[in-house]
Amino acid sequence: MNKIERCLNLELRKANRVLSQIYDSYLSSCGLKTSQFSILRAISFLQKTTNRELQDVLVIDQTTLSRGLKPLIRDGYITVREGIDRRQKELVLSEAGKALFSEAEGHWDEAQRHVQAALGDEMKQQLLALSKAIVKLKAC
Amino acid sequence: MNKIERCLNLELRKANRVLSQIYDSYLSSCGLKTSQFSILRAISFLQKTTNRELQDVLVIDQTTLSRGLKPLIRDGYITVREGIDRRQKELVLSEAGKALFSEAEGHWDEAQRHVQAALGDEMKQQLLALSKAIVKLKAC
DNA sequence: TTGAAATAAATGTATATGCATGTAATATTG
DNA sequence: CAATATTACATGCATATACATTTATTTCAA
Repeated sequence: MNKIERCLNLELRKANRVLSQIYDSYLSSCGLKTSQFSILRAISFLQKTTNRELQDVLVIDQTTLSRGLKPLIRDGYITVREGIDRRQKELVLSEAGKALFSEAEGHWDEAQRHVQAALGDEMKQQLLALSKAIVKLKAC
Repeated sequence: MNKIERCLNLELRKANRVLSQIYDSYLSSCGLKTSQFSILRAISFLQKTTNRELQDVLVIDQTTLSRGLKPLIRDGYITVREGIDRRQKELVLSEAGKALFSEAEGHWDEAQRHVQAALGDEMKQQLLALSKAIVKLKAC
């Protein structure tokens, strides 16, 4: 019965791959990946933001975010304006971006409810609490 | 108090990014990423395996794994042999691979213990159980 | 047996990820 | 005020991720 010790990181990565693929499958009909949806959702909520602010909200590296924004800007879903601080770039959803997000939100909601139903409420709460705890380990 | 509903996928992705960076920081001294370490560890445990078998163990897409193996093969840590079934390729650790894994295992263990201590035993068990439950949702 | 179906792995394409570094603009300090 | 430090964002590089497709091989069924 000498089972190998499970790597916490590998287990989480496996779960992450599976969960992302589930959400991706729900979002694929409107041509979005979950990462992109998360960006649109954050901007929609914040109304107006910057790369810098999104880094904190999405807990993502600046360079990763910078590249993740590119296809959304390229395809006209996010509009970039120069900020008061000219180092910054203000990000807002374009009309096309709002429309796309509106459409995608319904699919996201389906995915969210599917996963919630499958996991049950207790595990859902555990996922949220656990993720929060792990994020707090950042830069320790 | 009308907080936005948290996306389970985004929360897990954020946690995954943070946790992977922690493990990566421990492994960086021997030039490995956690994904690569996971591959070496799986092969070390299985002694001899194939791409196909690793897909199940690591819960990873065939094409992702195929590319993940490349640098490890290129750098001589994994040896590839033709299987009895000539569609398959047998994978084993080379001597250099065994040595590298042996070195990396110590760093992994430090990371694992660091995270365990930070999360506590209850959350550790929750992480394992929750990840298992999510992986079971695969292809639903 | 042979032709279709299934299986194992690789490749094309596109995004995701983050470290090291570069560039420009703002803030701080001597 | 000028030199320096800090901040915001982008880019070079390498790997991570997976869908669609291709190639080679094996299995299965007519």
